[in-house]
Amino acid sequence: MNTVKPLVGQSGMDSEADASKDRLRLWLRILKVSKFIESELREKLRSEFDTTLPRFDVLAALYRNEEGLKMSDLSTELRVSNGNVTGIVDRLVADGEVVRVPVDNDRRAITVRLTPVGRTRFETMAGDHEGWIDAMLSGLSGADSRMLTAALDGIAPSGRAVRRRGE
Amino acid sequence: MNTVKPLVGQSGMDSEADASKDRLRLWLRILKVSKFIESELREKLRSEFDTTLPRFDVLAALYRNEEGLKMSDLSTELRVSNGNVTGIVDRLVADGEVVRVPVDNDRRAITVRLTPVGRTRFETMAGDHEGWIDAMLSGLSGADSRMLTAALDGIAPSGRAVRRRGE
DNA sequence: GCGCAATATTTTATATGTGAAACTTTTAGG
DNA sequence: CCTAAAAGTTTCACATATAAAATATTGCGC
Repeated sequence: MNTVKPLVGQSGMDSEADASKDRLRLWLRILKVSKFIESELREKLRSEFDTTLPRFDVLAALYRNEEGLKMSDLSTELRVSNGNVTGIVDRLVADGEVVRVPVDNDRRAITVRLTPVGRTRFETMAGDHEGWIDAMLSGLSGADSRMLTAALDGIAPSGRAVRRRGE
Repeated sequence: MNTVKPLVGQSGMDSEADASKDRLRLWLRILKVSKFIESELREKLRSEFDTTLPRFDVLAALYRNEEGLKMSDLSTELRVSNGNVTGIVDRLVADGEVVRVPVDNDRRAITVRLTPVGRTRFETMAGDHEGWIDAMLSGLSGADSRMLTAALDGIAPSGRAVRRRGE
């Protein structure tokens, strides 16, 4: 794994080994920031709305897709396993925030949709949510944020690996 | 949800509302990158070393602290709850990678330490781990990485938010 | 139409994760 | 000393998370 580190000389150029360490450090930083923000969000959602981050994420995905999403679409969108979505949706159904609607012509599939209650509830939470993020990232200007967003683009598979009908 | 976006005019200046949206987008990007990398690491650790990310994280923390760490220190270092650490350490003990050592003068506390087997095993994994990260972040130069790391500094509480006696 | 791979979801087993309660031991105060 | 608070850990109830197996349904090739 480790190659011998060549002398870099006077230039500002790094060896590949240095770059590797820099990337590792970046990853650890990203992880730290991400864990911190997630943990704050969890705590806020719990204390102020008695809900959880995964449930909020499901509501957000359904809010963006008014016509509803199939279980498998939700799973892809949220990047969590299929079985996981089942449990989260079960609880949201029990809370009356979403409904399962059978899909015409395919009795295997189910569409999940927000109820009016779920929609209203999400809208309330979403406003606060944006405020919390804004406060946590207040050290960055809009321009900083856009620059960072652009720099991080292309790390994770960009578009979406969703197979659409007919592809 | 969507408010009418005001015309900003010729200047490059954003409104605060715009900046808020930019920060929200940045957070979503960070989350995406973070989830993607974590998921790749989990998969690699599972398929190549038959272990998990949390266990790897515990080994890493203990590797950095040769004299061992108390359960509560591990909990703080990894930013996970106390009870969670108990279960992970239980499994690492069962695997023979760490040991629990009583602390002199305080029978409440326990120090967790790497065994020689655990140390060797971690060193093997750590090399590959750095390589995986390096590959995933290969789109960024060393300079890019350092810039991003610096920009993300100060988002999460930098040092440690431990409540100290007398605060 | 039959057989069977592909698709969509749930179920199962197991591992993480949290917050709160329970337990043990230590420490502070009177 | 004795008591009560504090510290360190584990236990508990629960919610997420995964991978893999089980179930049900569809659609395709022949």
